[in-house]
Amino acid sequence: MENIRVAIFEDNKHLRESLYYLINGTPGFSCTGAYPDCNDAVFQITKDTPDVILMDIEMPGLNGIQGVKLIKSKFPQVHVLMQTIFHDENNIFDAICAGASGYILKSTTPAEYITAIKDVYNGGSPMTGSIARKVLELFQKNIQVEAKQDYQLTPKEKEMLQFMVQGKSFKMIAEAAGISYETVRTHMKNIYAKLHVNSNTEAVSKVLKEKLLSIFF
Amino acid sequence: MENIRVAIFEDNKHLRESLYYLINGTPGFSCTGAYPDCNDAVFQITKDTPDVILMDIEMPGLNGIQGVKLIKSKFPQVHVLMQTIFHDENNIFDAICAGASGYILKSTTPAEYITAIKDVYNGGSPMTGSIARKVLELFQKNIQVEAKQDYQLTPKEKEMLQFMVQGKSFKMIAEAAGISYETVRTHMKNIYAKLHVNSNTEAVSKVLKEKLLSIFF
DNA sequence: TGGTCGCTCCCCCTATTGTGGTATTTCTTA
DNA sequence: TAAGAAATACCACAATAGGGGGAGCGACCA
Repeated sequence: MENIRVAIFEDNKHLRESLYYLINGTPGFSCTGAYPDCNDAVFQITKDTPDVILMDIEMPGLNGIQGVKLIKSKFPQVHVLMQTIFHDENNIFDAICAGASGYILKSTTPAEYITAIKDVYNGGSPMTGSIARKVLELFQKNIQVEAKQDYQLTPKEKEMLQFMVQGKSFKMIAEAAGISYETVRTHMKNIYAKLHVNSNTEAVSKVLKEKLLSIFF
Repeated sequence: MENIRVAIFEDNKHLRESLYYLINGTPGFSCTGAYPDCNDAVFQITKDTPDVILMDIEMPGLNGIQGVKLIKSKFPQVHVLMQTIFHDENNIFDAICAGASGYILKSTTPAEYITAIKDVYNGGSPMTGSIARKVLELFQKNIQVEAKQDYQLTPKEKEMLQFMVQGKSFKMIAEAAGISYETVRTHMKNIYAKLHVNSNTEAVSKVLKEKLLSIFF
């Protein structure tokens, strides 16, 4: 079985040591280091080469958010699992922007801690239901900038636009979509009519400004 | 103990019935209805008054995404838990935008189904780790406001780009800027070289995605 | 005072797009 | 079963954009 290497950054001595023993006491896990702050994080991570980092959000010196930012900029492959006692919305937002891979509460049970670490290691993003809800709310708030008008674009037409905003020519789109050049042109004509534009730049501009497509960017 | 009322929209008969019996067989839960599509969702929900809706994403007729949108617009207080076999990125995004409160995979165990329903009912947003990761990635992708590269565009070049994103042709730009058509072309050539693109759509796309022209935002 | 930069303008030729058609197939639905 | 929507494909001609040049003029700067 693989061994998952975990580093801990947590200012509360009691919790830090508990986590240390929990991780080292679980088969398949080893704790490469447990630190009260992340002021020397770069050095420590270089030395320890952890796979996963457990990061407290409230810490003296560099706080957890700054810590994640620093760590992800130097070690993008490391997964950082944030832990907090709060549900604070701004912190969640900042942590996500900083590159955290998961977000759990300190009230989490030991077994769940281990599951969460394993999950992060395997490319998941564990988070409690209530935190996930906040993330979704942030997302929904951020997206619905304006009630986007419905131009009744068909799925194929949206696909064409997707390629268009990638800067592809009709010829390239035809190849990418596996249809003929002339069909691409037909779709574009229909799109122009629906969007009330008459050039590809206008279409791309409209699509990007009005966020007509899901995240293709 | 409270009773959580659950409605099911799922086209697969076998799964639909399994879920029906699972929910009705669990103390504290009752299934108010199990339907193969959500074409009559509004009527059925009005009649059944469920607290939580289990919604399949792939369905004939109105699909799950459209279903959520419809349901949340009429019954904003109802929590919708999406279930899918896929990890499709666009679907996840669309479901979130449509107002889904959670997103689980069909491979979920019965016990986890029940936990997820309870979680949604209590204001959480259960989702599997891998789906949560996708949500975070979408979020992070959407944010990156900063880190904008400096392409060393001259003021005149920026002006050209402004007209470009308005969908103007070279000819129209020439007129608007009071310079000749050929000069516009020269500027565009220089812009393309600086942005490393080779078409107007690519340039517009790059400008809007990287928010190179702050004036618009 | 020569060099670089930004802005201006022009030519030639090719490639790509825009516009107007027509037409077949498949699938859904009234 | 007929109507409609969606996707497919083709043709012809005009318009626009892209790539390669060259070149003049004023400003600024070492």
